[in-house]
Amino acid sequence: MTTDMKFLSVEEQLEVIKRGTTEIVPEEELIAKLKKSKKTGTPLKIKLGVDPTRPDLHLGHSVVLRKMRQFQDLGHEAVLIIGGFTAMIGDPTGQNTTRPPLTAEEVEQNAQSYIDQAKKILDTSRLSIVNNADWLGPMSFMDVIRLASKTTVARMIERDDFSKRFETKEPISLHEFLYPLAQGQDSVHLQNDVELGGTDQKFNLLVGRHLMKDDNQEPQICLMMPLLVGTDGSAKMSKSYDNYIGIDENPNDMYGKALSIPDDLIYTYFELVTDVEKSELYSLKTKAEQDPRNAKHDLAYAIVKLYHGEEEAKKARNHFEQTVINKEVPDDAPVFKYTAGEELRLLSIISDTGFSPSNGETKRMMKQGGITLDDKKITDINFSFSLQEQEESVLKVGKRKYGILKGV
RNA sequence: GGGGAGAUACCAAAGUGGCCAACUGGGGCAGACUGUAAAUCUGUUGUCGUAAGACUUCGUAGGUUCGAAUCCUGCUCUCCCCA
Repeated sequence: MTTDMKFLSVEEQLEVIKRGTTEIVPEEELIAKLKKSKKTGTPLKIKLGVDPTRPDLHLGHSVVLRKMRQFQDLGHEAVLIIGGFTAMIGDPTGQNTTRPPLTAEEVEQNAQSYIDQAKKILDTSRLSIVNNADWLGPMSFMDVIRLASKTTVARMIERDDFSKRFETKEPISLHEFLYPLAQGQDSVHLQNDVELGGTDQKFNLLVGRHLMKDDNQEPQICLMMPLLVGTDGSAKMSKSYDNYIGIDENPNDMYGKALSIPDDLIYTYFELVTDVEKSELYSLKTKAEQDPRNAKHDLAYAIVKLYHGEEEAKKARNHFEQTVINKEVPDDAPVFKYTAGEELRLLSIISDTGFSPSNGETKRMMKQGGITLDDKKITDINFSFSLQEQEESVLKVGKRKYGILKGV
């Protein structure tokens, strides 16, 4: 794409922008900005702030990142803010989990890891990346106090998570009030046109709007994306709930996890985390209702394809059919070699494979029939055996951990 | 500044000198079932050990006791009320 590219019509742009979007505050202002941008040939500046404390990106993060990508594809300017400053203070949002403040090196490392992963979604050739430590760091205490004076305690407590914590008597540290202000200050500094975020960011994004107005700037448009519900179908996707699909995950896990989402999320996932055409979305909605089995396989395939390519997506589908549907041994089961004729105790073998976190857990699984050797359930925790040279045995631990034991 | 309450395993929450590796719920894991790694039902859930048992764990550091998650003292942190 060249810099003097022609923008799509405002209507066409708006259609792309609104896909999956929860709320645009205020939409008319966005339209006005788009019009002006097209007329003057000036791209809009789109801001997305990210916290480099947890560098593992999952599909939940991808929702907003993908929206950013869409803006890039429409010809606008993407600015990714690494929250290096806030990360060094230590975001206390997880109440009693006092997160250890990160050092500058850790921030650097995490940020790099984040960017590496975000590259799978964003067009890095047209992306600027900045660190808010650059302008928040040098602020004086007086500057901070002036900033703090621009809002009120009542306004802060309005915020949903604060008021909840306030009511349930959970601690709120004073500096947490400063977070939205810090984030808003980023907008004042950048003078961006639009800021993206999840719906949980609404308050923070609005603070940015407020501060920009206060600074006599044209205030940013706040664009909120829904929080993707995780594979458990109830809570938002998050690593701590272990209901996530990581964008770095291997194709097999990605595929299987995608299949485990509840049927009524199929459409949402198609809309928010895949590239299927808008025109296809409608028929997919019907398919998701009438033939959830296949629709979900299509979804899993589409997701794996997006991050690993068509080949891997095919392989993942085969793997799933093999192991889960037909309960066969996967082609890529790891091989463990043992000296032929040697007396082998199954309990220790399983410990070697790392398939079970502890011997106690292995014994429990044995008692419950979760361990098989060549299709035979082994329930005797003292079971021993030996392998002939070149002999192979198939070990299955739990639902889906397979290994080949080979005598050498 | 004064007064009160509290900190228990992944989370929530019982336990208030030995029967406590610690009730219960959630989560996790396994089995059955299933289009599914969903739902449901059942079982299980500190580590090591074939076992007997040993070891570590009830905010933290000490103390009392034959014996402490439980009693005492210091410390750290949190919540509430008053100012």
